[in-house]
Amino acid sequence: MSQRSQPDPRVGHSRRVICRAALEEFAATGYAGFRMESVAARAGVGRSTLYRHWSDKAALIADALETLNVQPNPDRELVAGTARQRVELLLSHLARALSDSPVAACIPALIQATEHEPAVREFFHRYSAQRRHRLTDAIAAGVNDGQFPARVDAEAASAALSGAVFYRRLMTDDVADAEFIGALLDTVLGH
Amino acid sequence: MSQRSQPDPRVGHSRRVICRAALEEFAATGYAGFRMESVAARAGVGRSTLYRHWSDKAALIADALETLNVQPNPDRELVAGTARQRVELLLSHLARALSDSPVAACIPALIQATEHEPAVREFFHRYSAQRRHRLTDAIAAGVNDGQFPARVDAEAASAALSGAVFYRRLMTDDVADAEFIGALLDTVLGH
Amino acid sequence: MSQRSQPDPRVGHSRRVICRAALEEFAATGYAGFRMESVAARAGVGRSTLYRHWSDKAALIADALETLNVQPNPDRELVAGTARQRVELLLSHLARALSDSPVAACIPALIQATEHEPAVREFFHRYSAQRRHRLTDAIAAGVNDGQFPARVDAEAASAALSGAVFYRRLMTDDVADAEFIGALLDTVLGH
Amino acid sequence: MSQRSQPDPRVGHSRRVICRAALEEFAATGYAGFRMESVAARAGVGRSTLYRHWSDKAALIADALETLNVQPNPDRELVAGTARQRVELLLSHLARALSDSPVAACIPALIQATEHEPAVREFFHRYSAQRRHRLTDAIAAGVNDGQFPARVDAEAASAALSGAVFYRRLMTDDVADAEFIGALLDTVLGH
DNA sequence: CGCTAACCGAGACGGTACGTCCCGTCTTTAC
DNA sequence: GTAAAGACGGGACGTACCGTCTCGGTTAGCG
Repeated sequence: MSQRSQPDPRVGHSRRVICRAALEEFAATGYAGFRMESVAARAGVGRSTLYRHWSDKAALIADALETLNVQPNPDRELVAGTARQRVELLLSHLARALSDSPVAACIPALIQATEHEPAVREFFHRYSAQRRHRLTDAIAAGVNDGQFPARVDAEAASAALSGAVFYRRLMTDDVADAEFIGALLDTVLGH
Repeated sequence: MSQRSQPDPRVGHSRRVICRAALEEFAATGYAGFRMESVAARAGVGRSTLYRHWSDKAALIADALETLNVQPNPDRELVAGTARQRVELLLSHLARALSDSPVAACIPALIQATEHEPAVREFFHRYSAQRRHRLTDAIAAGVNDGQFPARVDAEAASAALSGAVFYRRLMTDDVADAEFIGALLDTVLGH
Repeated sequence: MSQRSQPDPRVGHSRRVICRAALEEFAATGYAGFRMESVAARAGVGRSTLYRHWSDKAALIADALETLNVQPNPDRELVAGTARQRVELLLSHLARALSDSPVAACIPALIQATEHEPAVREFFHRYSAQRRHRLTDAIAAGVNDGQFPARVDAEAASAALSGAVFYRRLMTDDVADAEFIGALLDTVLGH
Repeated sequence: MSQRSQPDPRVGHSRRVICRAALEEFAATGYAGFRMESVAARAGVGRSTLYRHWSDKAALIADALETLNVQPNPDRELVAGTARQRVELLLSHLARALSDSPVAACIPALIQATEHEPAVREFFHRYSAQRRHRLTDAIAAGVNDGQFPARVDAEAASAALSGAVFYRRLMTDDVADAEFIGALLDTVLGH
């Protein structure tokens, strides 16, 4: 447990500010436009410091994205309300995350990087699975206690609902607003 | 109707082989890894010929993608069968396109490029809309003649179905096989 | 003797206007800056016409320079006057040619090209020899009839006089004016 | 005296080897054929290193030529001997420099570049002036102490002598050998 | 007077060098 | 002893010309 030598506090600080800067850069310019020099400038750090902590561009990006995967909200409030309310809340969260959050701007870049960067794929699919499982669980609970019709397959439904929100975000110029989510829930989970 | 002045036949040939090569390159390496030199080599063409016809990398990619947007199959067979069969056919086509076609490998790159390249976005959203509308129409017809339940909103349902197939392709390691599509149809369009 | 077919007058015209344009270009930009495209534009001619008549840039330049080598003035007037006047006239001509004539601007380019283009060297040395021989003859005549001192070697003197004028033109910022030529003649040919 | 901040020793080394390589290239191919890539290869250096230190081809050439302008020999031996011996020595040096030295091969290229490159002109005229002044001084001294005839104008004579040697080198196929220099001295400086 | 052959312009093509930008490595100096 | 500064080799970019080529359209001069 005991470290041979106290880790230099500057190292931790560097890594933090650089990761933050890397995410900004990733969101701003995507994988193609990502410049190490820009990251260093954003972080107010020398370019060589980047390479001291990460072997190359791909490693920095992958590591920076990993820091996104902190899910501080266990959504305890979800225990209350109807099954539909819980699902609606989860979907709204997703829709909002795809519009606002720092993650949002990274999603398209992530999808692209996923194709050629195994480390990114592993992260992104794991990240998606976490989100999706909470939705699947909520749906399954609703089916079990009869709030949702029996025809509903929880897996298929959560893919359909999540997919629809992603679809709106990525393949259309429209946004997934409350109205859209309402129609979606009626269609997929309605009686 | 009258051709102003016979265009040089070499131009047409060059543009064709280069577009083909550009799509291969785009699919193989994505937007970030796309190298003009590789395209020229794939096409068996001088590098300068690329710049003679397109001002830069972005213009070539956008134009090459445009050539994807040829939809030769009017899907005449869709007139027969039940509404569910027609929808299932469309979804299967989509799932297959996302696995096999030359388009498939471009989709992640397209999604990424869509964020920063207006020309790519315009193309990709238009392309998606064409696909989606055929699905929406099929669903709406099924709702109208009572084959699908009245709760189904055609727009929401087509986003849910298309989205689910995309979701499987992009955010998971699973594939959208027939079984998945069956469960999906039961859930979204079932009685 | 009889030509198979009358030479096309267009060819002669093209060659003439192109040579003229090539000389302008050569004088204006030198060997390094010489652009075939500029020559074609100056001549109001298609770029391919240049290559139809000359194999490449070097051939065109060499040929165009050759057209400079027309010496229409047999300088008959030189028979009159003293030997010194005749030499002074020849030197003044040279000095003026190095300032004004179309040749003038080509000289530095010629000197450079001479190093690597045998065809240019052959032309330039022949051209220089013609000029020099007339000067040498005038000096030798002056030595023979006692107008110039016996110490004067006609060859050396003509190289010294011509060389001095070239030297002024090429290696200094001064010009070879009448005063300079006077001092030169006093020094080299004076008693 | 105090060095502001120790310069990186690699910079000095790079500049040196590159200048050396540039002179070789300039002498070998002249201004027109000068290739940055060849210089980099000769110097065993990356192409980008050239552009890191000089903005472009012209700047590198001008700077490299400047390094030629080191005149290590104060010619102390010139104090001894007759005026004619001193002048003969200077002329022989010039003739030899125009045949052998690294400078020699650059002269034609310099003359050409002088026409269009102010930086090169400034250097070349300054360089020539230095050489010429030493000759002028030696001649003037000879005239003053009566070793050379009074008709000799030192300026004109030095231009005539230097010019003759250049003339032989540039405008003829002959070389300025000892015999030629002897005849030249007899003619220009003889009694 | 009309045919045919040549010349011509326009410009696509494969190349090559340019000068720029960025990568990932490295060395040097300063704090 | 770590970090900044930045030189270095490498490689892709987009530009500018080169010399070759393939096109039609015009034009000269012979039949």
